[in-house]
Amino acid sequence: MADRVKTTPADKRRAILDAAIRVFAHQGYHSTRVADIADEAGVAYGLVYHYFRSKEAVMTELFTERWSLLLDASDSLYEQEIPAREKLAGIARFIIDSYRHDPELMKVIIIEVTRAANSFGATHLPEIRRAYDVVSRIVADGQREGLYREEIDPDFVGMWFYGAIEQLLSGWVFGLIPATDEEFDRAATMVVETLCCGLERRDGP
Amino acid sequence: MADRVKTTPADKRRAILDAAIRVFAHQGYHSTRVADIADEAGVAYGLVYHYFRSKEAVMTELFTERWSLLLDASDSLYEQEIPAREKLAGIARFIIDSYRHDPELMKVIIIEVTRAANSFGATHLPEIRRAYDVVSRIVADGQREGLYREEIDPDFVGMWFYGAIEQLLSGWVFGLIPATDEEFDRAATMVVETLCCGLERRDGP
DNA sequence: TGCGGTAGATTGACTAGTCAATCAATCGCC
DNA sequence: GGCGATTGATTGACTAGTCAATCTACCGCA
Repeated sequence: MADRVKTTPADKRRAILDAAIRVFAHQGYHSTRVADIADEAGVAYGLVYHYFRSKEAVMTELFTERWSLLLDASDSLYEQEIPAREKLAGIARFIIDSYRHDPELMKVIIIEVTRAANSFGATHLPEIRRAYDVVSRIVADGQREGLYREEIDPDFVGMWFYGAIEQLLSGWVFGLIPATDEEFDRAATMVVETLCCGLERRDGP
Repeated sequence: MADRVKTTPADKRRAILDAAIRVFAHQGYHSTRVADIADEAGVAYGLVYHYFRSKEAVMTELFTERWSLLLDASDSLYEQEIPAREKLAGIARFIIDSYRHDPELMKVIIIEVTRAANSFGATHLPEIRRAYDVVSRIVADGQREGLYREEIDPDFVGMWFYGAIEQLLSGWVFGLIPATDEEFDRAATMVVETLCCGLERRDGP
Protein backbone atom coordinates (compact mmCIF):
# COMPACT_ATOMS: atom_id res chain seq x y z
CA MET A 1 0.00 0.00 0.00
CA ALA A 2 0.87 3.68 0.12
CA ASP A 3 3.59 4.90 -2.20
CA ARG A 4 6.51 2.78 -1.05
CA VAL A 5 8.88 3.13 -3.96
CA LYS A 6 10.27 -0.11 -5.24
CA THR A 7 14.04 -0.05 -5.41
CA THR A 8 15.50 -1.98 -8.27
CA PRO A 9 19.07 -3.29 -8.27
CA ALA A 10 20.02 -0.41 -10.55
CA ASP A 11 18.82 2.00 -7.86
CA LYS A 12 21.08 0.36 -5.29
CA ARG A 13 24.03 0.56 -7.62
CA ARG A 14 23.34 4.22 -8.16
CA ALA A 15 22.90 4.74 -4.43
CA ILE A 16 26.36 3.29 -3.87
CA LEU A 17 27.89 5.59 -6.48
CA ASP A 18 26.15 8.64 -5.03
CA ALA A 19 27.21 7.72 -1.53
CA ALA A 20 30.76 7.30 -2.75
CA ILE A 21 30.73 10.82 -4.19
CA ARG A 22 29.73 12.25 -0.84
CA VAL A 23 32.19 10.23 1.17
CA PHE A 24 35.12 10.71 -1.20
CA ALA A 25 34.41 14.43 -1.33
CA HIS A 26 34.30 14.65 2.41
CA GLN A 27 37.20 12.45 3.48
CA GLY A 28 39.25 11.95 0.34
CA TYR A 29 39.70 8.63 -1.44
CA HIS A 30 42.51 7.27 0.69
CA SER A 31 40.87 7.79 4.01
CA THR A 32 37.47 6.44 3.12
CA ARG A 33 37.00 2.82 3.93
CA VAL A 34 34.66 0.71 1.87
CA ALA A 35 32.56 0.41 5.00
CA ASP A 36 32.02 4.17 4.95
CA ILE A 37 30.56 4.00 1.46
CA ALA A 38 28.30 1.12 2.39
CA ASP A 39 27.09 2.91 5.54
CA GLU A 40 26.45 6.13 3.68
CA ALA A 41 24.47 4.23 1.05
CA GLY A 42 22.54 2.35 3.74
CA VAL A 43 23.67 -0.95 2.31
CA ALA A 44 25.65 -3.94 3.51
CA TYR A 45 29.41 -3.97 3.13
CA GLY A 46 29.46 -6.89 0.74
CA LEU A 47 27.02 -5.34 -1.68
CA VAL A 48 29.62 -2.84 -2.78
CA TYR A 49 31.67 -5.80 -4.01
CA HIS A 50 28.64 -7.27 -5.71
CA TYR A 51 28.39 -4.24 -7.97
CA PHE A 52 32.03 -3.19 -8.19
CA ARG A 53 35.21 -5.16 -8.49
CA SER A 54 37.03 -2.95 -6.02
CA LYS A 55 37.04 0.37 -4.25
CA GLU A 56 39.12 1.66 -7.14
CA ALA A 57 36.49 0.55 -9.64
CA VAL A 58 33.94 2.76 -7.88
CA MET A 59 36.20 5.77 -8.30
CA THR A 60 36.93 4.91 -11.90
CA GLU A 61 33.26 4.73 -12.73
CA LEU A 62 32.61 8.12 -11.16
CA PHE A 63 35.44 9.66 -13.12
CA THR A 64 34.67 8.10 -16.47
CA GLU A 65 30.98 8.91 -16.24
CA ARG A 66 31.64 12.61 -15.86
CA TRP A 67 34.82 13.03 -17.84
CA SER A 68 33.23 11.59 -20.95
CA LEU A 69 30.65 14.37 -20.78
CA LEU A 70 33.46 16.91 -20.81
CA LEU A 71 35.12 15.15 -23.71
CA ASP A 72 31.88 15.08 -25.69
CA ALA A 73 31.17 18.72 -24.98
CA SER A 74 34.72 19.67 -26.00
CA ASP A 75 34.51 17.72 -29.23
CA SER A 76 31.19 19.21 -30.19
CA LEU A 77 32.41 22.72 -29.38
CA TYR A 78 35.47 22.05 -31.49
CA GLU A 79 33.36 21.07 -34.49
CA GLN A 80 31.17 24.16 -34.37
CA GLU A 81 31.63 27.08 -36.74
CA ILE A 82 32.37 29.67 -34.10
CA PRO A 83 35.45 31.76 -33.30
CA ALA A 84 38.28 30.01 -31.50
CA ARG A 85 37.77 32.20 -28.52
CA GLU A 86 34.15 31.10 -28.20
CA LYS A 87 35.27 27.52 -28.21
CA LEU A 88 37.72 28.10 -25.39
CA ALA A 89 35.11 30.03 -23.46
CA GLY A 90 32.67 27.19 -24.00
CA ILE A 91 35.05 24.67 -22.48
CA ALA A 92 35.83 26.90 -19.53
CA ARG A 93 32.14 27.45 -18.93
CA PHE A 94 31.37 23.76 -19.20
CA ILE A 95 33.91 22.89 -16.53
CA ILE A 96 32.85 25.67 -14.23
CA ASP A 97 29.17 24.85 -14.69
CA SER A 98 29.91 21.22 -13.90
CA TYR A 99 31.35 22.40 -10.64
CA ARG A 100 28.45 24.72 -9.95
CA HIS A 101 25.98 21.96 -10.65
CA ASP A 102 27.69 19.17 -8.74
CA PRO A 103 30.53 20.46 -6.63
CA GLU A 104 31.10 17.25 -4.71
CA LEU A 105 31.61 15.13 -7.80
CA MET A 106 33.86 17.71 -9.41
CA LYS A 107 35.86 18.02 -6.24
CA VAL A 108 36.47 14.30 -6.27
CA ILE A 109 37.41 14.27 -9.94
CA ILE A 110 39.80 17.21 -9.74
CA ILE A 111 41.41 16.39 -6.42
CA GLU A 112 41.54 12.63 -6.61
CA VAL A 113 42.04 12.00 -10.30
CA THR A 114 43.02 14.88 -12.50
CA ARG A 115 45.57 16.33 -10.11
CA ALA A 116 46.52 13.11 -8.38
CA ALA A 117 49.30 12.27 -10.74
CA ASN A 118 50.51 9.35 -8.65
CA SER A 119 47.30 7.42 -8.28
CA PHE A 120 44.30 7.81 -10.55
CA GLY A 121 45.88 10.51 -12.60
CA ALA A 122 48.36 7.98 -13.91
CA THR A 123 45.66 5.43 -14.67
CA HIS A 124 43.52 7.87 -16.58
CA LEU A 125 46.23 9.88 -18.29
CA PRO A 126 44.99 9.10 -21.81
CA GLU A 127 41.49 10.45 -21.17
CA ILE A 128 42.85 13.45 -19.32
CA ARG A 129 45.21 14.25 -22.15
CA ARG A 130 42.42 14.00 -24.67
CA ALA A 131 40.82 16.98 -22.96
CA TYR A 132 44.03 19.01 -23.10
CA ASP A 133 44.37 18.04 -26.69
CA VAL A 134 41.14 19.68 -27.81
CA VAL A 135 42.40 22.98 -26.43
CA SER A 136 45.71 22.50 -28.23
CA ARG A 137 43.89 21.89 -31.49
CA ILE A 138 41.76 24.99 -31.08
CA VAL A 139 44.88 27.06 -30.55
CA ALA A 140 46.71 25.45 -33.46
CA ASP A 141 43.74 26.21 -35.73
CA GLY A 142 43.74 29.77 -34.45
CA GLN A 143 47.39 30.06 -35.37
CA ARG A 144 46.75 28.69 -38.84
CA GLU A 145 44.07 31.32 -39.32
CA GLY A 146 46.52 33.99 -38.24
CA LEU A 147 44.55 34.89 -35.12
CA TYR A 148 47.07 33.65 -32.61
CA ARG A 149 50.77 34.27 -32.31
CA GLU A 150 52.89 31.49 -33.61
CA GLU A 151 55.65 31.60 -31.00
CA ILE A 152 53.39 29.94 -28.47
CA ASP A 153 53.28 26.19 -28.39
CA PRO A 154 49.68 24.93 -28.58
CA ASP A 155 50.41 21.90 -26.39
CA PHE A 156 51.77 24.24 -23.83
CA VAL A 157 48.54 26.21 -23.90
CA GLY A 158 46.49 23.06 -23.43
CA MET A 159 48.23 22.25 -20.16
CA TRP A 160 48.31 25.86 -19.08
CA PHE A 161 44.57 26.22 -19.65
CA TYR A 162 43.65 23.17 -17.60
CA GLY A 163 46.26 23.87 -14.97
CA ALA A 164 44.82 27.30 -14.41
CA ILE A 165 41.16 26.25 -14.38
CA GLU A 166 41.75 23.35 -12.06
CA GLN A 167 43.65 25.59 -9.71
CA LEU A 168 40.62 27.86 -9.59
CA LEU A 169 38.34 24.93 -8.87
CA SER A 170 40.69 23.94 -6.05
CA GLY A 171 40.39 27.46 -4.76
CA TRP A 172 36.63 27.11 -4.59
CA VAL A 173 36.78 23.62 -3.16
CA PHE A 174 38.90 24.78 -0.27
CA GLY A 175 37.19 28.09 0.23
CA LEU A 176 40.22 30.13 -0.78
CA ILE A 177 38.09 32.22 -3.09
CA PRO A 178 34.38 33.01 -2.79
CA ALA A 179 32.10 30.59 -4.60
CA THR A 180 29.13 32.69 -5.65
CA ASP A 181 27.27 32.53 -8.94
CA GLU A 182 28.72 35.87 -9.81
CA GLU A 183 32.25 34.66 -9.17
CA PHE A 184 31.71 31.61 -11.32
CA ASP A 185 30.62 33.71 -14.28
CA ARG A 186 33.38 36.19 -13.75
CA ALA A 187 35.98 33.44 -13.56
CA ALA A 188 34.86 31.81 -16.80
CA THR A 189 35.18 35.13 -18.59
CA MET A 190 38.44 36.05 -16.93
CA VAL A 191 40.15 32.77 -17.79
CA VAL A 192 39.62 33.27 -21.49
CA GLU A 193 40.08 37.01 -21.45
CA THR A 194 43.44 36.70 -19.71
CA LEU A 195 44.55 33.86 -21.91
CA CYS A 196 43.65 35.61 -25.15
CA CYS A 197 44.45 39.22 -24.40
CA GLY A 198 46.93 39.09 -21.54
CA LEU A 199 47.31 41.20 -18.48
CA GLU A 200 48.77 44.28 -20.07
CA ARG A 201 46.71 47.20 -21.25
CA ARG A 202 46.69 47.60 -24.99
CA ASP A 203 46.51 51.39 -24.95
CA GLY A 204 49.28 53.41 -23.35
CA PRO A 205 48.95 54.08 -19.63
CA MET B 1 92.84 3.96 7.09
CA ALA B 2 92.77 5.50 3.62
CA ASP B 3 90.25 8.22 3.16
CA ARG B 4 87.31 6.65 4.92
CA VAL B 5 85.12 9.65 5.55
CA LYS B 6 83.81 9.92 9.05
CA THR B 7 80.06 10.19 9.05
CA THR B 8 78.64 12.46 11.69
CA PRO B 9 75.07 12.12 12.96
CA ALA B 10 74.17 15.11 10.81
CA ASP B 11 75.37 13.19 7.77
CA LYS B 12 73.11 10.29 8.63
CA ARG B 13 70.19 12.61 9.04
CA ARG B 14 70.91 14.13 5.67
CA ALA B 15 71.32 10.69 4.13
CA ILE B 16 67.84 9.80 5.34
CA LEU B 17 66.37 12.95 3.86
CA ASP B 18 68.12 12.41 0.54
CA ALA B 19 67.03 8.81 0.43
CA ALA B 20 63.47 9.91 1.15
CA ILE B 21 63.56 12.26 -1.83
CA ARG B 22 64.56 9.44 -4.14
CA VAL B 23 62.05 6.98 -2.77
CA PHE B 24 59.14 9.42 -2.59
CA ALA B 25 59.90 10.57 -6.13
CA HIS B 26 59.99 7.04 -7.38
CA GLN B 27 57.03 5.45 -5.62
CA GLY B 28 55.01 8.34 -4.26
CA TYR B 29 54.53 9.12 -0.58
CA HIS B 30 51.69 6.73 0.09
CA SER B 31 53.32 3.66 -1.32
CA THR B 32 56.70 4.11 0.25
CA ARG B 33 57.15 2.32 3.50
CA VAL B 34 59.46 3.67 6.12
CA ALA B 35 61.55 0.57 5.56
CA ASP B 36 62.12 1.66 1.95
CA ILE B 37 63.59 4.95 3.12
CA ALA B 38 65.84 3.21 5.63
CA ASP B 39 67.03 0.68 3.05
CA GLU B 40 67.73 3.36 0.47
CA ALA B 41 69.71 5.31 3.06
CA GLY B 42 71.58 2.18 4.12
CA VAL B 43 70.42 2.63 7.67
CA ALA B 44 68.40 0.63 10.16
CA TYR B 45 64.67 1.03 10.27
CA GLY B 46 64.58 2.48 13.75
CA LEU B 47 67.10 5.20 13.00
CA VAL B 48 64.55 7.03 10.91
CA TYR B 49 62.51 7.38 14.08
CA HIS B 50 65.54 8.58 15.97
CA TYR B 51 65.82 11.61 13.71
CA PHE B 52 62.20 12.17 12.74
CA ARG B 53 59.01 11.95 14.69
CA SER B 54 57.16 10.23 11.87
CA LYS B 55 57.16 9.50 8.18
CA GLU B 56 55.09 12.64 7.74
CA ALA B 57 57.75 14.70 9.52
CA VAL B 58 60.30 13.61 6.92
CA MET B 59 58.07 14.85 4.12
CA THR B 60 57.34 18.09 5.95
CA GLU B 61 61.03 18.80 6.37
CA LEU B 62 61.70 18.21 2.68
CA PHE B 63 58.91 20.56 1.72
CA THR B 64 59.70 23.34 4.17
CA GLU B 65 63.38 23.28 3.37
CA ARG B 66 62.78 23.95 -0.31
CA TRP B 67 59.62 26.02 -0.17
CA SER B 68 61.22 28.57 2.09
CA LEU B 69 63.84 29.14 -0.62
CA LEU B 70 61.07 29.91 -3.08
CA LEU B 71 59.42 32.23 -0.60
CA ASP B 72 62.68 34.06 0.06
CA ALA B 73 63.44 34.39 -3.63
CA SER B 74 59.92 35.69 -4.29
CA ASP B 75 60.12 38.24 -1.53
CA SER B 76 63.48 39.51 -2.66
CA LEU B 77 62.30 39.74 -6.26
CA TYR B 78 59.26 41.62 -5.06
CA GLU B 79 61.39 44.19 -3.27
CA GLN B 80 63.62 44.90 -6.23
CA GLU B 81 63.23 48.00 -8.38
CA ILE B 82 62.50 46.20 -11.63
CA PRO B 83 59.44 46.08 -13.88
CA ALA B 84 56.56 43.90 -12.74
CA ARG B 85 57.07 41.66 -15.67
CA GLU B 86 60.65 40.97 -14.65
CA LYS B 87 59.49 39.99 -11.21
CA LEU B 88 57.02 37.50 -12.61
CA ALA B 89 59.63 36.15 -14.97
CA GLY B 90 62.05 35.82 -12.07
CA ILE B 91 59.60 33.70 -10.09
CA ALA B 92 58.82 31.49 -13.06
CA ARG B 93 62.51 31.04 -13.72
CA PHE B 94 63.24 30.26 -10.09
CA ILE B 95 60.66 27.47 -10.02
CA ILE B 96 61.73 26.04 -13.32
CA ASP B 97 65.40 26.20 -12.36
CA SER B 98 64.62 24.45 -9.10
CA TYR B 99 63.16 21.66 -11.16
CA ARG B 100 66.08 21.60 -13.54
CA HIS B 101 68.51 21.49 -10.65
CA ASP B 102 66.76 18.91 -8.54
CA PRO B 103 63.90 17.28 -10.42
CA GLU B 104 63.28 14.55 -7.86
CA LEU B 105 62.77 16.93 -4.97
CA MET B 106 60.57 19.23 -7.01
CA LYS B 107 58.55 16.29 -8.22
CA VAL B 108 57.89 15.29 -4.64
CA ILE B 109 56.97 18.81 -3.62
CA ILE B 110 54.63 19.47 -6.51
CA ILE B 111 52.98 16.08 -6.67
CA GLU B 112 52.79 15.21 -3.00
CA VAL B 113 52.31 18.58 -1.37
CA THR B 114 51.38 21.50 -3.54
CA ARG B 115 48.86 19.65 -5.64
CA ALA B 116 47.82 17.10 -3.03
CA ALA B 117 45.06 19.17 -1.60
CA ASN B 118 43.78 16.38 0.60
CA SER B 119 46.95 15.45 2.41
CA PHE B 120 50.00 17.69 2.72
CA GLY B 121 48.46 20.43 0.65
CA ALA B 122 45.96 21.00 3.43
CA THR B 123 48.63 20.99 6.13
CA HIS B 124 50.83 23.48 4.34
CA LEU B 125 48.17 25.72 2.86
CA PRO B 126 49.42 28.86 4.60
CA GLU B 127 52.94 28.57 3.15
CA ILE B 128 51.61 27.64 -0.25
CA ARG B 129 49.29 30.63 -0.28
CA ARG B 130 52.12 32.94 0.69
CA ALA B 131 53.73 32.09 -2.62
CA TYR B 132 50.56 32.85 -4.57
CA ASP B 133 50.24 36.03 -2.64
CA VAL B 134 53.51 37.50 -3.88
CA VAL B 135 52.29 37.12 -7.44
CA SER B 136 48.99 38.75 -6.53
CA ARG B 137 50.83 41.69 -5.01
CA ILE B 138 53.01 42.15 -8.06
CA VAL B 139 49.92 42.25 -10.24
CA ALA B 140 48.10 44.62 -7.90
CA ASP B 141 51.09 46.97 -7.95
CA GLY B 142 51.14 46.74 -11.73
CA GLN B 143 47.50 47.75 -11.81
CA ARG B 144 48.15 50.67 -9.51
CA GLU B 145 50.88 51.85 -11.86
CA GLY B 146 48.47 51.61 -14.78
CA LEU B 147 50.40 48.84 -16.48
CA TYR B 148 47.84 46.11 -16.02
CA ARG B 149 44.16 46.05 -16.73
CA GLU B 150 42.00 46.53 -13.73
CA GLU B 151 39.22 44.12 -14.61
CA ILE B 152 41.42 41.19 -13.70
CA ASP B 153 41.48 40.06 -10.10
CA PRO B 154 45.06 39.83 -8.79
CA ASP B 155 44.24 36.90 -6.52
CA PHE B 156 42.92 35.12 -9.52
CA VAL B 157 46.19 35.70 -11.34
CA GLY B 158 48.16 34.32 -8.41
CA MET B 159 46.36 31.00 -8.58
CA TRP B 160 46.35 30.99 -12.36
CA PHE B 161 50.10 31.54 -12.48
CA TYR B 162 50.93 28.72 -10.11
CA GLY B 163 48.29 26.42 -11.55
CA ALA B 164 49.80 26.82 -14.97
CA ILE B 165 53.42 26.45 -13.93
CA GLU B 166 52.78 23.42 -11.79
CA GLN B 167 50.90 21.81 -14.61
CA LEU B 168 53.96 22.30 -16.79
CA LEU B 169 56.17 20.75 -14.15
CA SER B 170 53.79 17.80 -14.01
CA GLY B 171 54.13 17.53 -17.75
CA TRP B 172 57.89 17.24 -17.41
CA VAL B 173 57.67 14.90 -14.46
CA PHE B 174 55.55 12.47 -16.40
CA GLY B 175 57.28 12.89 -19.69
CA LEU B 176 54.29 14.45 -21.41
CA ILE B 177 56.48 17.22 -22.76
CA PRO B 178 60.18 17.12 -23.54
CA ALA B 179 62.46 18.17 -20.69
CA THR B 180 65.47 19.69 -22.39
CA ASP B 181 67.37 22.77 -21.29
CA GLU B 182 66.00 24.56 -24.31
CA GLU B 183 62.43 23.67 -23.36
CA PHE B 184 62.94 24.89 -19.81
CA ASP B 185 64.08 28.29 -21.00
CA ARG B 186 61.36 28.51 -23.58
CA ALA B 187 58.71 27.59 -21.02
CA ALA B 188 59.82 30.24 -18.54
CA THR B 189 59.59 32.90 -21.22
CA MET B 190 56.35 31.63 -22.64
CA VAL B 191 54.57 31.55 -19.29
CA VAL B 192 55.17 35.22 -18.68
CA GLU B 193 54.79 36.26 -22.29
CA THR B 194 51.39 34.56 -22.54
CA LEU B 195 50.25 35.86 -19.20
CA CYS B 196 51.20 39.45 -19.96
CA CYS B 197 50.43 39.74 -23.63
CA GLY B 198 47.93 37.02 -24.34
CA LEU B 199 47.55 34.65 -27.22
CA GLU B 200 46.15 37.06 -29.75
CA ARG B 201 48.29 38.95 -32.18
CA ARG B 202 48.38 42.64 -31.55
CA ASP B 203 48.76 43.65 -35.16
CA GLY B 204 46.08 42.75 -37.68
CA PRO B 205 46.45 39.37 -39.42
C1' DT C 1 -4.64 -19.62 -7.55
C1' DG C 2 -1.04 -21.87 -5.36
C1' DC C 3 3.44 -24.24 -5.24
C1' DG C 4 8.23 -25.64 -5.85
C1' DG C 5 12.38 -23.89 -7.86
C1' DT C 6 15.90 -20.78 -9.31
C1' DA C 7 18.77 -16.68 -10.02
C1' DG C 8 20.30 -12.89 -8.35
C1' DA C 9 20.43 -9.59 -4.47
C1' DT C 10 21.88 -8.89 0.10
C1' DT C 11 24.09 -9.65 4.43
C1' DG C 12 28.13 -9.13 7.71
C1' DA C 13 31.57 -11.96 10.10
C1' DC C 14 35.97 -13.21 8.94
C1' DT C 15 40.67 -13.59 6.75
C1' DA C 16 44.98 -12.27 5.41
C1' DG C 17 48.06 -8.94 4.94
C1' DT C 18 50.19 -4.33 5.48
C1' DC C 19 52.88 -1.03 7.81
C1' DA C 20 53.74 2.87 11.18
C1' DA C 21 55.61 3.20 15.38
C1' DT C 22 57.85 1.29 19.72
C1' DC C 23 61.44 -0.52 22.46
C1' DA C 24 64.91 -3.23 24.54
C1' DA C 25 69.33 -4.49 23.33
C1' DT C 26 73.93 -3.47 21.46
C1' DC C 27 77.61 -0.63 19.66
C1' DG C 28 81.43 2.46 19.65
C1' DC C 29 83.31 6.87 20.50
C1' DC C 30 85.00 10.36 24.11
C1' DG D 1 82.27 3.83 31.95
C1' DG D 2 78.81 6.37 30.14
C1' DC D 3 75.97 8.30 26.70
C1' DG D 4 74.18 9.06 22.32
C1' DA D 5 73.83 6.44 18.02
C1' DT D 6 72.16 2.46 15.96
C1' DT D 7 69.84 -1.89 15.34
C1' DG D 8 65.80 -4.73 13.82
C1' DA D 9 62.35 -7.76 15.94
C1' DT D 10 57.93 -6.99 17.71
C1' DT D 11 53.53 -4.96 18.42
C1' DG D 12 49.09 -3.33 17.46
C1' DA D 13 45.90 -0.97 14.67
C1' DC D 14 43.61 -0.98 10.51
C1' DT D 15 41.11 -2.42 6.23
C1' DA D 16 40.41 -4.39 1.44
C1' DG D 17 38.42 -8.12 -0.16
C1' DT D 18 36.13 -13.04 0.52
C1' DC D 19 32.55 -16.15 1.28
C1' DA D 20 28.91 -18.91 2.97
C1' DA D 21 24.43 -18.11 4.38
C1' DT D 22 19.94 -15.92 3.84
C1' DC D 23 16.43 -13.47 1.52
C1' DT D 24 13.28 -11.96 -2.27
C1' DA D 25 11.13 -11.69 -6.64
C1' DC D 26 9.63 -13.98 -10.23
C1' DC D 27 8.78 -18.05 -13.37
C1' DG D 28 6.55 -22.27 -15.13
C1' DC D 29 3.41 -25.56 -14.15
C1' DA D 30 -0.70 -27.97 -12.39
